[in-house]
Amino acid sequence: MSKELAKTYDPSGIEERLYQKWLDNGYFHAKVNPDKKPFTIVMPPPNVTGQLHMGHALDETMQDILIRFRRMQGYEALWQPGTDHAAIATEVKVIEKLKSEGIDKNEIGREEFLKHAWAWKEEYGGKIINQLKKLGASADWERERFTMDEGCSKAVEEVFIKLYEKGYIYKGSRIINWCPVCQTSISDAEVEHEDQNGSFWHINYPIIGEEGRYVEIATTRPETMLGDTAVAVNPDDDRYKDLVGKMLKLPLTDREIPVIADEYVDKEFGTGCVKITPAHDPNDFEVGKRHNLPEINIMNDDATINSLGGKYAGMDRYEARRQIVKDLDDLGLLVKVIPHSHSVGTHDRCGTTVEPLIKPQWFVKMDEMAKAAMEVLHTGELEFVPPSFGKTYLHWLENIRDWCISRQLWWGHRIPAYYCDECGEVAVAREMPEKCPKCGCTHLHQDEDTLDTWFSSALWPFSTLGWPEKTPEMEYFYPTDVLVTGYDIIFFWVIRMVFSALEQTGKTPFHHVLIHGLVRDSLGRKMSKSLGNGIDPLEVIEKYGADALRLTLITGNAPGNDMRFYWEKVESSRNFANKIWNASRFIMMNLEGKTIKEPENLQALCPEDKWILSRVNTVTREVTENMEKYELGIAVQKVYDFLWDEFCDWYIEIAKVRLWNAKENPEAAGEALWTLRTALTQALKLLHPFMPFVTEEIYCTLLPEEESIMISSWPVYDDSRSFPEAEKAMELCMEAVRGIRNTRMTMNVPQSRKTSVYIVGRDEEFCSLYQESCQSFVNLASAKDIRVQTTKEGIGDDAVSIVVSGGIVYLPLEDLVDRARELERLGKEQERLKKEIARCEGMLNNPNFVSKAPQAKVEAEKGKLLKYQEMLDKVNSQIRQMEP
RNA sequence: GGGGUCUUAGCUCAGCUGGGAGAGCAUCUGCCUUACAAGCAGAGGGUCAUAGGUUCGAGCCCUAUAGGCCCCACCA
Repeated sequence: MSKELAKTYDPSGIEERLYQKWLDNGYFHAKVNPDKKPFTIVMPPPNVTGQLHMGHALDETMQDILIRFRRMQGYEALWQPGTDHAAIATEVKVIEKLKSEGIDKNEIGREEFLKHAWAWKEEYGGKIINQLKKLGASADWERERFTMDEGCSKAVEEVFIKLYEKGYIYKGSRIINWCPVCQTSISDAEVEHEDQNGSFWHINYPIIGEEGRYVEIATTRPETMLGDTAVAVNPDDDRYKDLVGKMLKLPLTDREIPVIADEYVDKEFGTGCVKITPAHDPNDFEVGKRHNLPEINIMNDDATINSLGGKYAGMDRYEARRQIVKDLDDLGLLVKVIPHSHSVGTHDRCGTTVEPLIKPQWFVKMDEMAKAAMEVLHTGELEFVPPSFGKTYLHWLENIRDWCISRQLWWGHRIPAYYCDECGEVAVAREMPEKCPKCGCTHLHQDEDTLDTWFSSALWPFSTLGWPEKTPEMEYFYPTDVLVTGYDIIFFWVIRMVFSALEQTGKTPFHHVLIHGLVRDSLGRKMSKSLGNGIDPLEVIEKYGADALRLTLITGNAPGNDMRFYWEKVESSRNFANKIWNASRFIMMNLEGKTIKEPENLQALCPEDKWILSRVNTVTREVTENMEKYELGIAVQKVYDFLWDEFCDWYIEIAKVRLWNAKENPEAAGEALWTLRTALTQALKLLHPFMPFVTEEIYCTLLPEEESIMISSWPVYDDSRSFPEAEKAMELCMEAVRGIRNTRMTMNVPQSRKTSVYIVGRDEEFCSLYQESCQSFVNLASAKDIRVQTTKEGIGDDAVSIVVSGGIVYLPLEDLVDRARELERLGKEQERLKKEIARCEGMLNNPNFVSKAPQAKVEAEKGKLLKYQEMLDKVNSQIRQMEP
């Protein structure tokens, strides 16, 4: 058998085989099962246009860990997957593709375009799902959904109609963010503000009837002056009080506009006079409403100046800007140009500068629903992990404005509103009405717009479970347990899911929101296409395996924190997989041909075995607790440390003595093997959610009668397997071994030179503790043999002494002992102990500490003090003996 | 302008409800010891940003300061 198992673990091939096995056996599928408690996670639906990136890899790994953990714990664990139609993103891609084929979107029309879009989705939509499978994602693929499938579309329609009927959805002409390139409105959340270096143009507007007198305004967007309908000053500004009510000649046009007074104007900023362009600025829009100003839209949808712009009609906005500035300069009205850095809104998809425009759009009224969403955070029904993100959530909700949900796109859910061709009446309904409810006319047409892509993803936690139908799934799996997502998506998605779910289902869609950060490159930069610094998760999997990638993403990271990606980290993760592979290989080699039975009485096992069983028991509790708190990084660290340090570096080495002597004492070897296998199996289970492939491969090889580790039961802390006495005894032995190794190293004792080791125990009790286990440590201590005794009898004066907490260890290394160096070593030890004693005494001599600190703490310090004093005494006497 | 968050070993980061500073990588020194050199053993390395405060006790709680990052916001 030993020849069959490779010396290094090679994940390629193994991962695909195991994943296929899991799929074939239907392990990922969750069913409504009243005998079990449900545990549900909805997968944030990746865009159908998407390519798996590191952010996905992290997000999906975290979910997979939680799902696998709960599944093993015995929950009916549903991980509900699916994809998002990603309105703009997809439409842009389809347009590009058609363009490359010489097809223009507008020429072929809506119907034909949608056919192409669906074809595109069919061809590329499954790509990212297949990439997720490479990661090991154990989602219930049988339940895969799509935001535009029949059920989800029905949910969208239902919600739209209900909100409309309740008055929460309305259509209105309001100032919205317009992307001139994508030719659609976008929501506030889709606008990114970035500081740009621009100019501040100071322009004189002549006052009518007062020859030679001007009002000086300052603007960053001179071209919008074509749409000015007033100039505003602050009502308390003494400089301009007399101007209020006067009329101004708007340069470059034949229009006259009034000077008005409005609180909005900041006296201190600029000239204190503001041009008001209600149709092209959100603030001016509000001012315009207050003063009943006309709204003059001077721009086309592609950001060229329209016919109201006189001679500038047809020019692009920036071209018009240059021309207008030049013309003003020629007229002598341009006072000055000042460099000015200001914040410019851009479209997060394409980076185009957004143009505020007045357009009839559909909105969701937010105030009431936002209140409800805030409430559930306060009551604790909804919790963020880490909690600080709750503040971000609240802050956004407090400042929320009505949500613009209509988009001038074709790919998406078409708004279920129908207009009468005759009287213009609007009817919102599931199907087109036969006739107008107002005038009876039979000619109606549907609204051309579609909904914001987030409108449908906001319903994802319940639309995927069959809502609005009362499905058994909805009844059983909803509300879901935890949502896992990045902090960058709280505004777009989390908030909208919460208020939508509260409104439609009366429940929070999930109890916990587990937030993770960004995966950055090794220099701490965001991974991005434009920088070209992205690392493809599939490439990592290809080179090191999915387990290594998963471990890399989870280790050393706390919830909500960004992390950096290093290949070195992947390498050490891979090394860990190899480490446990080899430890397992060692155990399997020794198990070969043997049948191992469980010992009848665990109490009767040797302290070494009891120690490792006790340790894995404790680790089980710690891992479980941290998993339940979503502290995945801490949880996996515990298993890692246990397996590598305690199990491999100590226990396996300890067990070897008995395995080598199997012929002489098969019973002892059997116990060691049983313990090795038991502890390993238990630790593998704890590791499985993090590293599903290597753990499965080992588990099934080690226990051929078992079907799969992923359907095995999660270990539970067992009081009867806690052996504190054995742990204490082993700690003593380990301390002695560390002391021996350390001393040998500083004395340059060659590895090959084995010595006798004498341990003089502090008293009978310590002697018997050492006596019981010391033979297991022969190899670890590079010893020829180990003798435990109560006196120094028979040990030469030249032996090197090592003071440990349970006594003194002697190494007869006469020929190697250098008196001076030995004294130096003991001197250091003396110093160390003195410091420890000073620390303990400092605390214990403080009456406040003794009276106020918990009793147990005080006692512990007293114990330590005694121990160190005793050790110091011994070191002192060693020094005295050595000194001439 | 408002809010959040961070500052811990050379690098990247952990550090759970306050009770003797940790890991990985890197560095240095020994080891190819029959599971593993993708390994084993050992070592060096930190006034936990600064200044105060609370406490018997602070990396952890409070306040201020400096610097970094992020988010939100209509200052033309």
